[in-house]
Amino acid sequence: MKHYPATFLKYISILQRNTSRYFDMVLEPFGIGSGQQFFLRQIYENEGISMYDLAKIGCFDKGTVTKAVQKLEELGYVKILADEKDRRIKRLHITSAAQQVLEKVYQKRDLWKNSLTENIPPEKEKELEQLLEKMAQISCQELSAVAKQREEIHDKRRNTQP
Amino acid sequence: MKHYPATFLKYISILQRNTSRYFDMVLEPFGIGSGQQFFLRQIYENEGISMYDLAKIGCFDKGTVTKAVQKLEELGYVKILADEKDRRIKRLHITSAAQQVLEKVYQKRDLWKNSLTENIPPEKEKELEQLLEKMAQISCQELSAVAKQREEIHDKRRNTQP
DNA sequence: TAAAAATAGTTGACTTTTCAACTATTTTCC
DNA sequence: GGAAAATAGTTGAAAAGTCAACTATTTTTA
Repeated sequence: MKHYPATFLKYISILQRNTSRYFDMVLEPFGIGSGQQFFLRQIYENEGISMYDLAKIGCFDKGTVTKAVQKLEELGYVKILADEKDRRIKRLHITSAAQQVLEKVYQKRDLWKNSLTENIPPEKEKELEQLLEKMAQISCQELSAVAKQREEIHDKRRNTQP
Repeated sequence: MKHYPATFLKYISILQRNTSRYFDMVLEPFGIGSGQQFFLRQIYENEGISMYDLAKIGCFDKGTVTKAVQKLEELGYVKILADEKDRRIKRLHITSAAQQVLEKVYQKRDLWKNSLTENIPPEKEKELEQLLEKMAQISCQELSAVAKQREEIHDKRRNTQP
């Protein structure tokens, strides 16, 4: 077998796992973990956002959103209100109890990000961010394509082997 | 509260989650998922590597390594042999049954990586990879520092409140 | 050399995330 | 208007990863 060079995917994996661990450690005093901080920030920045849109923004499964938001509600950081026009939709709101936590979340996130980019010049960082954004976007499209292909194969099997 | 701009951390999160989902889909026929592909490749590229070194290479918890390797052994893709000089150490070896899977793992990994970087010029990609490598390295150091600090606080509490 | 500390690995409980199947509501279209 | 399809969200099972406490060796050190 030939020689296979490493790819940047390994570093993405390490960065993501360590970022989660970091948030788990520093947010522990507030009863939340890495799994809630993103959603808390998004609800704060988009008052009244729906669960569906929350999932779309972060390319999350809708089940993930339901569970994260349930936890935030139990802790009293988020209020869930049904949309009056379309009662399928649930709209999310930050409570006053969440203000403290939000400050901490942003503060710790910025500390972490600044540690990582300490020695990167601003224009390089900007470039990096744009490349990552583009790749993240492609990954969502690509994944949908692969999933769709798989689904079609499953359907075909179901039709030919009933 | 002031306005808080987004960071690249969000894109890292999306990229990592979608990469895992992709590997889960394409490796399903071989009985393995995203959680084993990295370890399978590393054992192939470092015949006889120990679990400890495997953890260090990918900045994984040692418990993660134990479980991933156990699964690979159950599937017959990896052999675990105790080191003769130091019997704490377990050395890992690829079996012939794993050759097929390894081909597929590398092939699918490269397809995925190429989709993501399609429109990035090679020198930009090289630069991106170096930045990510550096940041991943910092994240490991930084995390150790935060963990150590936390431990000291816990120890202090234990000593003053017995 | 014996006790203490360090090292390698395992285990069980827990969190986060996903998938697939489900309910409930709204929209489409015959 | 009503059946069918689409949309929004929920749920339970499963995977991956982590932590903390554990066992079994090996190394350090007093």
